[in-house]
Parts: sequence; structure tokens; C-alpha cells
Amino acid sequence: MGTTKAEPAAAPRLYLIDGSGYVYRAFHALPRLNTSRGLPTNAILGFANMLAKLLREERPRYTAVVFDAPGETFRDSMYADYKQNRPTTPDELRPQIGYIRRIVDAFRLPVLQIAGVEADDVIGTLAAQASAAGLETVIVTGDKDMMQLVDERTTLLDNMRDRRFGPAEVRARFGVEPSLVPDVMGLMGDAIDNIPGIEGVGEKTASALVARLGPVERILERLDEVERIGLRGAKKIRETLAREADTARLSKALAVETLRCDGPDPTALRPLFVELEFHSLLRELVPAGELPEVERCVAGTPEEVAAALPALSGAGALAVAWGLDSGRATAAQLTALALAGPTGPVQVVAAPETPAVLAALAPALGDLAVAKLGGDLKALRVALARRGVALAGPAFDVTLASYCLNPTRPDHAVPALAEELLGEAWPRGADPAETACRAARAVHRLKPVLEDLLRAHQMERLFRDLEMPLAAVLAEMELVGVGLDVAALGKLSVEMGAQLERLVGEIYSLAGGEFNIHSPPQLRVVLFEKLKISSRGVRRGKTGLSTDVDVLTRLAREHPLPAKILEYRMLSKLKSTYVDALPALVDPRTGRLHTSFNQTVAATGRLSSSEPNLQNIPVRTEEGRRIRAAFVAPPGHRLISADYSQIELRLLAHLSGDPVLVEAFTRGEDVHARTAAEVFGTLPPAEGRRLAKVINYGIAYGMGAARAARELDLPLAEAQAYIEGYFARHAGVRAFIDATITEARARGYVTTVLGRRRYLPELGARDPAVRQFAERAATNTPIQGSAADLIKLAMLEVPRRLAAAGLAARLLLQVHDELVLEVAEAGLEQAVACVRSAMENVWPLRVPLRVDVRHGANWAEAH
DNA sequence: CGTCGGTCGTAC
DNA sequence: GACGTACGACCGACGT
Repeated sequence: MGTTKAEPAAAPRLYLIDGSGYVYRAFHALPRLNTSRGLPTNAILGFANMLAKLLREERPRYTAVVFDAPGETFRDSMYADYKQNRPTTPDELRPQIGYIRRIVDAFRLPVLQIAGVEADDVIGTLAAQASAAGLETVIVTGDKDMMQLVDERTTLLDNMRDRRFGPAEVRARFGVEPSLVPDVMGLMGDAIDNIPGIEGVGEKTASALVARLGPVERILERLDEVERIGLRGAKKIRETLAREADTARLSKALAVETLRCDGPDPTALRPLFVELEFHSLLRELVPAGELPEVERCVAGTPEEVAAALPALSGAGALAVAWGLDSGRATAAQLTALALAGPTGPVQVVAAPETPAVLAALAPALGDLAVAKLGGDLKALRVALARRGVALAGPAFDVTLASYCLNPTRPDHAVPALAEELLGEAWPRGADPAETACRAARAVHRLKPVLEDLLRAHQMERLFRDLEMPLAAVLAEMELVGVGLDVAALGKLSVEMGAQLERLVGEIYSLAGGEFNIHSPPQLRVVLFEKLKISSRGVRRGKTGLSTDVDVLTRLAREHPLPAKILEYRMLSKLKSTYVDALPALVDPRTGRLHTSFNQTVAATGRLSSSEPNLQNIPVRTEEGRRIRAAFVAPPGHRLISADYSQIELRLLAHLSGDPVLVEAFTRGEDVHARTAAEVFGTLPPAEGRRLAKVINYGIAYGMGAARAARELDLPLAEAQAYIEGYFARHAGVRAFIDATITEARARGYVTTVLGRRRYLPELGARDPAVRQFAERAATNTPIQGSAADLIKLAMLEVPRRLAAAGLAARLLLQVHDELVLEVAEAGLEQAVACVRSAMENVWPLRVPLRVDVRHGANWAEAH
């Protein structure tokens, strides 16, 4: 806590805070500040600092924050026409206003905001009432207009400049009684507040006038006496002053007791300050939570587990936290399991792998009436299902919620969320039971915080209706797995091994000695020093000359070695990454390959796949297709591959509204051919189409002329001309890219069709490379992320429709724009029609969605 | 001995 | 540096 100042024992004081004034002042006084997610925070920080300072130094017992409310709601128009001459709310301030209001609420300070009445008038009326009730009033403001309100019981405090004004100070400053300050102000004018004042009359002259002649009305009566000073604009002054009488509307009494100040609510302030990255305020006002020791019971036997469950499930929300040992997902052991109701002790299950204990847990875990709370519930669902226990009932996954809110946050796990959103000091190096215990308790506290944030960001549906149900679909896919022809891969491995051996010999002989072919530095030495192949025009990486496929392809014209290296690289890549690695990952219990689909990794909303990654199985080369052919359907079954055709280009058409693209897709034309005809009209159609395809996809990713030239093997100027030609023909695309970047810079994030966000604070970077990288990500993410949204929706819809049609078809894999299913041969054609229809109608766009569906005995045939 | 950044290559 | 998103094999420098 900050320093404290002894509060002088005196009559109770009422602090009336000029909220609107401080917000505006903080916004202009503080430099541009942003969170790492790009949210401007200068006004929020200034305002929060003011409140914190006031609480620290004044320890107010009765407080109210007064905001202007010119006839509309706070959020919409707090400043929309705050005093006529002020510009409408600046773009940078607008997103801050909601946060300021939430901070005031978290400080538990009453807010006074009366439609159509300005803050000054509210404060003036209240101060008068308080004074009459025998209270002292301190008006907390930086606005000198408030001087007029000062009297023997009412003082002004500008706590950011540590200035106080009682009657004596006002007299000293203006030379008149406080009640006459408006007259001085009227004469000197105030450009900000749209009081024109009198030209040439400043504070000194105005003070002198009022001191000598009295109130403005008297002055106006005695214009002759002041003519020599040049008193023009007298009418305007009268109009201005006439408005001052408008305070009468605020006569309804406000009981002072309702303005009691109970101090800030740390649990509400914490997530706000964390989100806003106000670290010092966090330390001052939300001391790191020394959590009370979590009350814990341990159940060892099945009977103890069964006995503990009714009390835990009684409230209808059961938090489940667990630990897995570090082994592979299919082999991992449950090391700890903790269960918690919203209140009461946490139940630790001592030996969660014991079959009888699992059986005892099953009724509660499978109870449809009991909601399940936790982090990464998909992994738990899969682990339990492998042990024959179902997880059922409504689910709330804090990890998924965090991912929805900010996909690029570094860590969505419960400990990180508890530390940041709850302020819990997470013990380091705790044992699995302790960790599970704390996690079970923490998710109950995290849920309401995350729900509030999801609501505030309009992401409830994305979370509840897409990501949460998708997690269950993914769990099912992981459990089902995919068949792998291990024997075929074994044969392939032997073939490849022999070929690699042959290549190694050829390479060593061409190189004139042995070296590690996998080592780029050693290869550099061989190519450019030993064999003295010209390195002119060879790209440089961070550590030296590149030896990647582009470079070696070019060098192959000058020497036979590079081609052999390329061949070696391809084979060794396929062998080590796929041919030899995949069979080792087959689960002996199912005889199939079970990937993990990661739902909280990719910045754009895509899924990723790991252990093994089944989203990068080769397809482009013949050798690669032999690997793909090892993904097989069991006897009597077929694999179905359903591919969204050109989904990203269709989304570019949808998002940009570019008439040419939209029309091409609507008519069902070959879009690449059409682009070729329009942009590459001078080239042969086949060549033009190849170039058009590169350009069509490259454009959406922000490809520059240099890359296009390299990709298309054209001179730079020619590539530049083609790109310009493309944008000339597709003005809508150009406009979309520009608008997306502009909007992203203003808001700090980009969005997808389902409202998913990606924050891109690097858009404000000074370093052009960093900034341009962010700009390309800003362009690409709405496209790639929207495609991810749509196929995720399809993954919910396809199983629903298959089940409704009574078809025994199962989703196995998702590869970004492709779904792979396994189906009994009997229902093949029906399943194909069902999948196609579900996918093509998943979401209405300005252009149709088309799906290519094929089937086969293996993935290579089906694709 | 493990960790980590760099390079390379596979997919969409 | 040069086109977005992933995962993973391998090397080699570095630290324990």
C-alpha cells in the first residue's frame, strides 16, 4: 500500500470528483500510451492514478464521481458534445471511456450522471446541499470554473497538482469573492468551454473590472465606464451567463449516505489493471494475493471418492483439474486429479489411475446436470475416455476462453491465468496434487472473470457456440485416430534407406570427401570454398550464404553436386519426418495413429496438429504421395476427403466485395484463368494461369514485387507491372487491404467473420520491417482466420448431419481447408452428399462455397 | 547432458 | 528483408 496521511478529525467530508474534467485532462496531458495489444490507455491511466492518489492521500469516506451526460448514454457520447466547442471524442479516447467507467465501478465509487446536466451543475447543487447538511465538501477538479463554488464549507482540490483552494486562496488568485469568479471568467473567456470572453481581456483585467464594478450585469449597465477598455461582445456574455441559471433541474435530494466509499474491490480491479498493463497500480491497489491455504481433503479409496462426490456436485458446477506425466498424449498417466465445488474444500483423488477409483468418479463426471469447469478440458476428456470414463454436462474451459479473448497471449494455462487475472501467487515447484488443487479452486474464480471479458468483447458466441462444442468434436477425432499401413511404410523406409546410401556415396565423391550433408555450414564450405562454385547472387541468411532449395536449384546449372544434395534432402526429410517417425507413434491399443489437435495455438484461429503433425503430410511429390497412401481405411471402409475449393480467395472476394472477383466466383468461372486473361493477357493461357495463381494468392499475403519476380522468374520491373495491373483490375482488393490496415491501426486488432480477434500492436512500430510484417499479418488474418471459422463451423455441422442421417461416418482429420472422414462402404454416397451439403452451406457469403469431395481406400486416392 | 536459435522443408 | 499460418528434424553454440 502507498503512504498514508493522517486524516484530521473533522466533520465528515464529501468528495465530489469532476470525472469528465479529469478524463479529458488526462487524455491531453499524457503522451500516447498503448498496451501491448495496442489499446490506448493514457486517459485511463491518468484517471486511475488520480483516483488512486485521492484514496491514498485523502482517504475519503463519502465520494461521488460526476460525469457529464448530455442527454445520451455515457459510453456513446460522454464527450460527443462536451461543451460545444470541443471536438467530438477523439478516436484514441473513445475506446478508453468504457474502461474508465469499469475502473470507477471497481473502485466502488458511486457515479452521478444526470441526463442533460453538466458535471459542474451536479457538483454545484450537491455541494450546496452538503453544505446545508453540515458536511464539508471537497470538489476534486482541475477546472478553474469550479472556483465559483468555493465557500466556507466548500474547497477545491486539484490533487494532481496538489493545489487546494479555499475562499482565501480564491480571493488571493482572483482578487474577488468566490461567488464573483464567474464574472471574471466570463470576461476573460475560455476558448475551450466556448465562452468567447472579451477580446483583449485576460485574467488580470477581468479581475480588476469585477473588483471595481461588480458582477457582469452591473458592468453591462455601466458600459460607458468601461468603453475605453473596448468592451465589445457584451451580448454574448449575457447569453453565456443566462445559461448559468439552468441548475434548478437538479433539485432532487441525494442522500449523502448513498455516497459512502467502501474502498476498491481488488477482485474487480485486478483483471482490469492486468488487461491495461497498469503494473504499478496493480502493485499498489491489488497486493499479490497471499491465498489462504486451500482447504483440502484426500480421498484414496473408491468408497471415499464416492462419498465425497455428492457434496462436490451439489452446486451444479464441478471444477476438474489434473496433472499428466510428461509422456506422449496416448501414453500419459494421470498423476493427480482434484475436484472442487464453488465453495468448500477441494477434493484430491489420491490414485486417479486406479480402475475402481475411475469407476467411482464416473457418475459425477458423466452427470449431465453438473457443469464441468477446467483448463484444457479436451485433453482431460480424451484421457478419461481412454480409461472408459465419459466427461459430460455443460463445459467451461478457461484455456479456450483465454484463447478466444487473445489468441496470441503467451500462456493460456490455469496458473498463468490465475496469476494474471486473479492475482494469485502461484507456488513454484509445487507437487502435482498441490497444483491440481489450486487449479481446481482457481477455475471457479476465473470463470466469472472470463465471462465478463467475453461479454465485453462480444465473444460469447464464438466461445460458447463454436470453440467449446468444437473441443468435444476434436476430442472424438483424436480418440478415433486414423489407420496407418505400417508395413507399407516399412518397405518404403528400406527403399529410401538404400537410395540415400547410394546418394551419400555420390555426394562424397562429387565433393571430394566426407562431410555432414545435413549441416548447412559444412555444405557451404564444400560448395563455395572447396568446389569454388560461384556464390554471386546467392542470398545470405543470418549466419551466411543460404543453401536452401532455391539456391541449390540455381547452382545445379553449374555443378552436378547441388542436384544430388536436393535429392538427398528430399528423401531424408520424408524418411526421418514421416516414414520412420509415424509408425513409432501408432498406439498399440488401437493400432491407429492419434494426433493432438491444438485449439489454442495459432494466431489466426486455425487449428494445429502435433505428435504427430498430420496437417503437413506430403502430397506434392510422387514420393510424398506414397506416404499419404499409407493412411488407409480399414476393410469395408473408405476414406472421404472433402476440400473447400479456393476458400481463401473466396473469402477475399467476400471481404473485399471486389466486383470482378465476386462476379467470377458467382458465375463459377475459373478465377485464375480469368485473372490471367485480364492481367496476363499477352501470355499463353496456361502460362498466364500459373502466374495468375501465384499473384492471386500472393496478393492476399502482401507479396511484394521482389518475391513475385523470384517466384515467377520474371524481371523485377515486369513483376511490378503485373502487380500494378492486378490492383488496377481489382480496385476492391486494394481498398480492402488499405481499409483493413487502417482500421487495425485505429482499433489495435483485426477480426474474422465470426468476430475472432487478433491484436497487432506492432502496427505502431517504428521499425518499418516490424511494422510491415504486422501489416501483412493484418491483411492475411481476416482471410485465413475466417476460413478457419468456417471449417470449424463445418466440423460441428458435419457430425450433426451424419448422425441425423444415421450414417456411420466419422471425422478423422482436419487440414485447414479439408476434412477427412472414414465411412463404411454401405453409406458412402449418402455420406459424400451429406458432407458436401453441410460444408457448402455452412455460412452465407457473397460468393458460393464449393467443396470437392473424393473417396478412396487411402488418403492419396481420396485427395 | 539439455536448451535454444538458426536453417531447412513439409502442409494449407 | 523480400508472402501469411503452423510443426518438426537437424545442427551447433552455449551453459550446467
